[in-house]
Amino acid sequence: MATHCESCPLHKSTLFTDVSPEDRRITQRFKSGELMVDPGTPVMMEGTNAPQLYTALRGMGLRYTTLPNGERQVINFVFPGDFIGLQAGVMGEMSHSVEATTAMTLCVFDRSDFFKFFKSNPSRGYDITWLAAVEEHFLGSSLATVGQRSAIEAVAWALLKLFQRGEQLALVRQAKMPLPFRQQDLADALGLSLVHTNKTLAKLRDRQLAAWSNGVLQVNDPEMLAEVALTEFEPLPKRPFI
Amino acid sequence: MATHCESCPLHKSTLFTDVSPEDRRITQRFKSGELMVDPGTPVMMEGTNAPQLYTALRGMGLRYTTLPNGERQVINFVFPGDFIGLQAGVMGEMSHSVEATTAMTLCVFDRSDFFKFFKSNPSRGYDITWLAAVEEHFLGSSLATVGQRSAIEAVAWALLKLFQRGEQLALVRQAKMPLPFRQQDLADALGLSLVHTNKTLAKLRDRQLAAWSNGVLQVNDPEMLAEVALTEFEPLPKRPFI
DNA sequence: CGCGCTGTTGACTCACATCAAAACCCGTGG
DNA sequence: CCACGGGTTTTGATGTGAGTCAACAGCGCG
Repeated sequence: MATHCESCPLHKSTLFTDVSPEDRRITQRFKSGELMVDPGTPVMMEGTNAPQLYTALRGMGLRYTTLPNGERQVINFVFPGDFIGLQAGVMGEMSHSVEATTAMTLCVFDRSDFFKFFKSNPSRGYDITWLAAVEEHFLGSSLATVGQRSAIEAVAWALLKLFQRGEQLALVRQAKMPLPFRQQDLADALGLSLVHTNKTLAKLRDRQLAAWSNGVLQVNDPEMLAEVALTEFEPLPKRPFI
Repeated sequence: MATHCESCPLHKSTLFTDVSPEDRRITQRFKSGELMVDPGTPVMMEGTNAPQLYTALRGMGLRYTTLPNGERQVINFVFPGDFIGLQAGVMGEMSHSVEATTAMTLCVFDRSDFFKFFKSNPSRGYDITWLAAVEEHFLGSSLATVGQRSAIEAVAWALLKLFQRGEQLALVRQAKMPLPFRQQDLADALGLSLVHTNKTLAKLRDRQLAAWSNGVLQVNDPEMLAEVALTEFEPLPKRPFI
């Protein structure tokens, strides 16, 4: 096994709440391995019974669902520290797919151990619930974005959120962070057409609010961006991870 | 206390998984009371620190967020059995408001006991996580609806979901169920204008797919409605509740 | 009876979708 | 070194689904 929980690189990040050595040891016991995937690889498939759960260690990905007519809705962007497969854990079946955008390293857990893990260590179970609550919070805001914000507000909101995540993972240097997605991904996340998303990005670039090109996002003044996004700029709260 | 957990009316419903008498007793210990509210009463306020969590016992309500510009996004409709305040439970602060649409009865728990509840009974903690996963699933589909479905598809989808919930709670009789919301509420849930929602409802009525008026929803052929909604008609899985 | 709230309908407008083509970027292979 | 091809981004022209505006109808209630 390449990475040991007790020396997990994520623990160093300021994003996460502290996890005690004891908890790490317990987590270690349930870790069944590590998975490395190439860009473009599907990690979980909507509607299938996933035998394994993951925590993203390195790399980025996408969660999405596909409608019968072929339209794709991007649910969320996957960053290091994200827990993948909660639904598979409790309900047995995923309601969305997960795909690696860059090369990714994932921490693997067996679904069959999930309940045991929960019982044997309630405080880690509590952490999982915490993560679920954070996700619920995020999905609620996303819904508000797609439903109520105009194109420019929506794009500004999305870039701000992505930038905030980057900040907490210490990916930001000189107001820049890597953001290796396609414009199509953002368009599918916001329910906009690719063309309109592109034009809206250009508008934000012209206005000096946010520049995203060649896989790099630059935001000089998050406060101003937040204003356009109809939201407040405030750092994300710490959260636990598994 | 009006209702005792061990004789909780929800246990009779086919919607829910069985909860053992033992578990009910434990739940009872953490129940701190019962709350009855009138129509229109706010139950939780976005951004505030809620000292209490609830499970809806009777009546219906709405979850929603409000943007700085005044637009409202309805996140979900609240039905009996729904758990309210998970976010307040773990993060201390709600990200959306909850309001009673009809008169409601709510089962009250103290937030201060939440963690203790979790630790003292991991299997109930597991149930809470389950509920969170179900909610996450639902929010994902909602996002897909608002982002990708056309107006008629979206309205059909929403009415179908509401109807399914009604079925499981045994609210449906002769293809009819009570649905005491305003068209504005549905519009705000789907990110559509009130006027367009109204016209779309009329279209569904004309096509004999779904009729919603005077607070009563009638669906004669859910399969056909599902077809318009770009989804499959399948009964909702059982889920636990608190 | 009059007021406030919700639902309904028609006329007009616009933000965003769709269509189409070109530019760019980069890896491959001749 | 350059030609080629697929994926992505960019730009312009045109179309339309849904928003906005406005007026009215129905209904419950004081």
